[in-house]
Amino acid sequence: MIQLIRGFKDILPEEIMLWQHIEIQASVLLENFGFREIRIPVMERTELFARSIGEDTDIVEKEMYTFPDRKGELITLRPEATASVVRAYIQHRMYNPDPVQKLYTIGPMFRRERPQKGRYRQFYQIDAEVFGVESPLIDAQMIHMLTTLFSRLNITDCTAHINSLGCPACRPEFKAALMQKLTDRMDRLCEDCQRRSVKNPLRVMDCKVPSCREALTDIPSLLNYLCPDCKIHFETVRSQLDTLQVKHEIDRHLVRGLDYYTRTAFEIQTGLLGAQSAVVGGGRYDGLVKALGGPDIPGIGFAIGFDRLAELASRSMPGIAKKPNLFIAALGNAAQLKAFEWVSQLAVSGIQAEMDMSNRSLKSQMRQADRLGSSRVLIVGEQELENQSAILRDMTDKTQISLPFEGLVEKLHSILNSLG
RNA sequence: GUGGGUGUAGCUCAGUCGGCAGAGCACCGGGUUGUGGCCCCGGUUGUCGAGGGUUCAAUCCCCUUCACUCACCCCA
Repeated sequence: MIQLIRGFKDILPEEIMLWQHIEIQASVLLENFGFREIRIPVMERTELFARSIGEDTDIVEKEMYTFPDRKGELITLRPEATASVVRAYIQHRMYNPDPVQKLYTIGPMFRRERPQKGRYRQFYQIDAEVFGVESPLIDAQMIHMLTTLFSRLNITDCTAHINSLGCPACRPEFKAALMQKLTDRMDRLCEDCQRRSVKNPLRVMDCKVPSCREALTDIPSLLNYLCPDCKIHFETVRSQLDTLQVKHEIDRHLVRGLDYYTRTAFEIQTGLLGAQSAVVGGGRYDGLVKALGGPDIPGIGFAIGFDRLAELASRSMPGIAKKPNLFIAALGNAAQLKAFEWVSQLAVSGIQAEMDMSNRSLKSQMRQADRLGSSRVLIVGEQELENQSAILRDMTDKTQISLPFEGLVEKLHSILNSLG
């Protein structure tokens, strides 16, 4: 048997109802907030990701599906969506005439990591980006939008964490101070942190190894190093979250892995997904559009882990199944042909009807109807053919009425529609 | 990339200290020659994850490999 690729998965029909539900809730909400959908390709030139995500990140260094196409050009299966959305924004000059654009997209991403709970090599994200808004109000609005989505999906046990990463004006100073501490304490840091100290010192702050945390209890807080502009920005985000009554925590350890983030960084975290605590990650990236060759326009965005969100949502919303409106049980060939006709006509008119095509006993057809959850069964056999009228059984209260063949489909249509 | 756990029927899992492969659920049929759920009776289902080795004999022991799973790393 040929099995699917490691870390990939099928989303089966039983799960799809939930996925569609989430997708609808998310897109309705996003559109109410002024976002428009954009669809972008799943592959891009490798260079796009290398330049936007950062050469030294784990994603670019070892997690991307990169290969040469037939002409030898390096292309990559997208590991995230932001880079592509920014590319599209620039390429189609969407900033002209109005730099403000709110875009969202839903689709699969690919990273070649070792799979585990809540982590797949092909996974789905709901991604939203806002370009051209420098105001911190948009930061607060996006976080508010997310918590609203979560509550609409009946997801609790999640917390919004926020932090500020500063900007090119103030981060270097902080980085220098941090490096100083790290160098002093190098011998007390774990191996990973020693490596990180050089490559990406900010990441040392969210190390979970107890000895590292202990060694660094007195590291400087980035929040104390923020320049006046960043400080005001962050405080406005906080106060507006309070205004909107969005519960959130300041998390000084929150550092996003991708190079392009500036100022506000946020995550929505849960304790219900094993080691994968982040369900949403996002933040501001004021320099990215310019870095990718566009005008100097600020941006902010987030990515929701769809698989993780679905996992959480399924706990409060188990098993939504689609049931047929009607099952037609037919006995004998002539009756079966009648049923066949009716099923097709009903389907065309918007009613989901089911039938058995293998000419089984009435008992087994009734059993099948029951299993499918059909609330009504139309029975047609030799007697009914003689009388030219079929029996409609209500499976809940077991009552049966007789319906003449003449005008049957119309009649069923009105009966079943009035049931809702 | 590193480490732990698990692979037996469609599903959940027993089992054999090496000797013909099991249960529950599900499915199919019957009890009711044309009426579902509950009940009763009967039936189908397996390369015992794959390959190799040891053995008279391997699902069981050994090696290899693949997959799943959890954790580290990292992230959604």
